[in-house]
Amino acid sequence: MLDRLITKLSRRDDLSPIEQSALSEILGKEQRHAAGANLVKPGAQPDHATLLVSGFCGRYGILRNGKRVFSAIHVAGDFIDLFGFLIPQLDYGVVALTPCVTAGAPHSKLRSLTENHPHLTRLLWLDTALEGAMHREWLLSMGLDAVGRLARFLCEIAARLELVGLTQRDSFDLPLTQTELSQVLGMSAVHLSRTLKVLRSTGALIWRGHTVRILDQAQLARVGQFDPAYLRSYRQAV
Amino acid sequence: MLDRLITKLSRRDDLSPIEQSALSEILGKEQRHAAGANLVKPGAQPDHATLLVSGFCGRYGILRNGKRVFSAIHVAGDFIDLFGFLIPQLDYGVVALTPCVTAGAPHSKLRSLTENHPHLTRLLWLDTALEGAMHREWLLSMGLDAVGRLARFLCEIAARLELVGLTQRDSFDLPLTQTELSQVLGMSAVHLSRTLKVLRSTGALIWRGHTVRILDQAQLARVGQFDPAYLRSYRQAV
DNA sequence: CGGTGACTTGAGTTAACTCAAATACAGTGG
DNA sequence: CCACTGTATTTGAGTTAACTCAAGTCACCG
Repeated sequence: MLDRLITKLSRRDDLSPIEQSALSEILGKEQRHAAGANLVKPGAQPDHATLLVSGFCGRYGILRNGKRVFSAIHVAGDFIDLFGFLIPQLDYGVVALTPCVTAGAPHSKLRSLTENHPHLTRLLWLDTALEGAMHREWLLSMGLDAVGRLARFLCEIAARLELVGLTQRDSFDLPLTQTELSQVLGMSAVHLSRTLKVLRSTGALIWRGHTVRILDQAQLARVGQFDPAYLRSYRQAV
Repeated sequence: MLDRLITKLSRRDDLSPIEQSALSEILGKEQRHAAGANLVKPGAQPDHATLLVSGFCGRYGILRNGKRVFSAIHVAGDFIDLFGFLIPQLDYGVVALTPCVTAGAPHSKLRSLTENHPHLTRLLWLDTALEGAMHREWLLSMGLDAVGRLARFLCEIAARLELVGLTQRDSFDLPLTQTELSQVLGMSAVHLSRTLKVLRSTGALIWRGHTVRILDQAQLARVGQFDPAYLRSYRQAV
């Protein structure tokens, strides 16, 4: 249940056995959700944080015209509302994009974890900080054209899946519909379809069903102006 | 020096005298910077966090074509790189948009603060979380048209200035050039000028020199679909 | 094998862009 | 106090990337 999270955190800094067990102790039973389920209702006031154990889900906001905009995509090992114990009401909703398994961590236990495990606290704070860095990269990518934005997103999600061991050599599973992806990238679904066609025609990737295969990583990174540094997938003293 | 920060944090949760003095002890001497100075060089590896004591500055990234994109605007009382002690290298630069005064807090002292002051640690973590919430709001606003984005930004900055006591009744000082503001909103400077004209013509605001006067707050909030809830400017137990 | 959702393509529209020029404005030195 | 200079803002005119609506194709599932 904790595997992906531990993998991710351990890539950043050493996790002691005590810290690992402290983490596992705060997590409750696994829960299953169908695709389309609201893991977090917009504006919810949860009493626990939620770890995504498997599946894909997306953070979103809704505009008055009904448009849905995704501000983050979560993969296994991500907390979808970690800082909820600091904020009484969340500013977004989270929807399951595939069938998902989650595990909850009561806010009360998270709070006492911050009292007793300063190093682990810093590591979790770091997670919030990296989330911010991803948001900033998304903001930055708004200055790119549609092809660049798409390339950039694919580079990021590939790097993040790699970080938790969910890639095979040059391909990975990305179970988003084009409509959903268009809401991630801030463009219409029609335009995304055309943009994807352009990127496919350059030979940079193959996308069949829900499997993406990167044929030319370097080209994709160049077009998307992607530099993985902000994901901090390396050891550091926190 | 700490006034604005204390004001802001105290609106969120009680700060004990001990915590206030712990904060003031980690801050070094004030430093002055001219407008245009790089408070944080892109990709810097600082050994201290920087509190903005007065002035305005902006976080930015640069695209390959030379375009500058702002991912945040900072006002007095904001840390511009608080989580830098968790991340060895920052993913952005910060430029002074006006003459600025800053004070530094060594990472070593911040780290020991997390060892000894769990409640204050949570309050600072909350600051990082709220920064993320602002990023998400900016992402969401990318789904609006130019008029909406501008209205939204003005509502946010007004609310944040109010939070640290930098507004007068219905007006405030906003020393950004249109070129800079266009880089915040992700549009060309020419288009921003036209957009501003539209908003002025509706009678929602007056913008002369560097002073903005909001005449119709309700209209501005409606056009920008602004809900200040995410700024969390109210008391809560952290 | 028919239906449903996902994707693609076509065609016309529009919001935002670029380049270029004109105007306003602020600060400086005479 | 005024002319001069450089920056900031505004306006004009033509271009383009991305949009919408609509129709068609594809693929999978019951």
